[in-house]
Amino acid sequence: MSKDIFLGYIKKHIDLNENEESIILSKIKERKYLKNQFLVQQGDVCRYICFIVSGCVRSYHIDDDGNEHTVSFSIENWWSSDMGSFITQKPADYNVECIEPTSLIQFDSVLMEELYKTIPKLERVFRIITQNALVSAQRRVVNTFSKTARERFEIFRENYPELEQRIPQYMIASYLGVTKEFLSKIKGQIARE
Amino acid sequence: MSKDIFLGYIKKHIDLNENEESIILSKIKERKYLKNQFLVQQGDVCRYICFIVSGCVRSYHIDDDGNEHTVSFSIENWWSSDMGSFITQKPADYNVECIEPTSLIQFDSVLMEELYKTIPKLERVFRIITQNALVSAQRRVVNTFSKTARERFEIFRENYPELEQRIPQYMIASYLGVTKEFLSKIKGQIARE
DNA sequence: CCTATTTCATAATCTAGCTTATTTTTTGTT
DNA sequence: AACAAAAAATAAGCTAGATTATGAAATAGG
Repeated sequence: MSKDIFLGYIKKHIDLNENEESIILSKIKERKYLKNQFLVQQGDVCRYICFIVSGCVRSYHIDDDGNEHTVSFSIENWWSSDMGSFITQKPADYNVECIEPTSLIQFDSVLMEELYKTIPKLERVFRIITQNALVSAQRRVVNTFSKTARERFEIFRENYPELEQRIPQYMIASYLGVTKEFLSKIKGQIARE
Repeated sequence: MSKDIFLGYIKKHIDLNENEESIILSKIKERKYLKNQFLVQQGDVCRYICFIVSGCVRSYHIDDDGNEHTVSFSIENWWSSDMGSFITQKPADYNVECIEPTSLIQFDSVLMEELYKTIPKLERVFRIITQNALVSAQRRVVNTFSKTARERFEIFRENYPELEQRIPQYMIASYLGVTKEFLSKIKGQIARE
C-alpha cells in the first residue's frame, strides 16, 4: 500500500525503529489527483512537498512571452514541489501539474518541521536527496551550454527511457529548451539515419 | 579569526552549545591557496568540501571541444566543491580553481560524517543550504531558456554587483553561456544607451 | 462511431549568438 | 620603465535553432 512504499523509500536512506515508523504512518495520508489538476499554480504560495506514489507530475514556468519551460518531471518514488516557494512562502515560480492520474503523499511545512523535530534523522534523508538533485541541476546547466539540442535529447532518452513514452513531445521540447518544431526536426533526422 | 567566521555562519542556521562549538573548533583548520591553484581538477576525485573564508573560487567544466563552462563562483561565506564527485568519489566533472588568493576551511568526507554523527543538527544546516542552492540552480536553467543573453547578464549584475569587478569578463561570459565576444558586444550596446 | 481538439510533422524564412580575425587595452614580470 | 602576456573590443560572415504556417495523425469526449 502507498504508505509502505513511502516507508520503504525512507528506509533506503536511514534505519527506522518501530516507533519512528508508526509516527510517520500516523502522520501521512495518500491523496489522489486527476490528470491536468494542479498541485501548485504559478503565483500561488506552494503549501506542500509531495512524494509521488504513482503517476507523473510536471513543474514548469510560464515566462512573460507565454512560453512554457519545464523544470522537471516527477514520477513514482520521487518528489515534487515548488521548493523555493515552499521554503520562503512566497508566490510560486512554477506550475506543478499532473500529466497522469497521480497518487501522492503531501507534507505541509508544519508537518515537515514536526517530523524533522521528532525524527531528526529525516534531515539527513532530505539533505542527501537535495544534494543529488543539485548535482543533476548543475549538470543540466552545463549540458545546456555545452551540448547541442540533439545531444541533450539523446542524453534525456538515455537517462529517462521510460519517460519519452509517457510524456507529450512538446513537453519534452520545453524541458530540453527547444521549440516543439525543432525537436520534431531532430527526431526526423535521427529516424532517417 | 577565520574559525570564528565559520562558527558565526553555522550559528545563523542552528544554535550550538559550548561543547559543540569546541568540537567544531578542534576539528577544523584554515588553509590558504594562491591565485590559480586548484582545489580539484576535472578527472580527479574531489576530496573536500570547502568553506570560503576569503577570496574567490570558480568551478568550471571543460567540454570535449575545449570550451570552459562556469558552474559557479564562490566567495566569502559560501561553499565550494565538486559535490557530485565528493558524494560518489568518482572523477570530478569540474575544475575548482582559485581566481584570487583564497583562505578556506576544508572538510573531507570522513570529517563530514564524523561531524554529522556527533552534531546531527549539522545535517539541517546542509539540508537548508543545499535546498537554497537547488532553487537557484533551477532558476538558472529556466532563465537560460527564457531570457536573452543580455537579460541574463543584467540579472547577474543585479544579483552579484560586487562580482563583476572581481572576475575577468571572459569568465562571466562562460557563466552566462555566451562567448566572450558576444558579452563584449552586449556591454557595448548597454554603454551606448 | 464521429467530431473536435491536441499533438506531431514538415518546410521556408529569419535572427540571436557563434566563429574567425584583427586591434587595442590592461595586467603582470624582470 | 619596458616588455610580454593576458584580456577586452570590434567587426564581418556564418549556423543552430526560432518563428510562422500548413497539413496530417492521433486522442478524447459525447
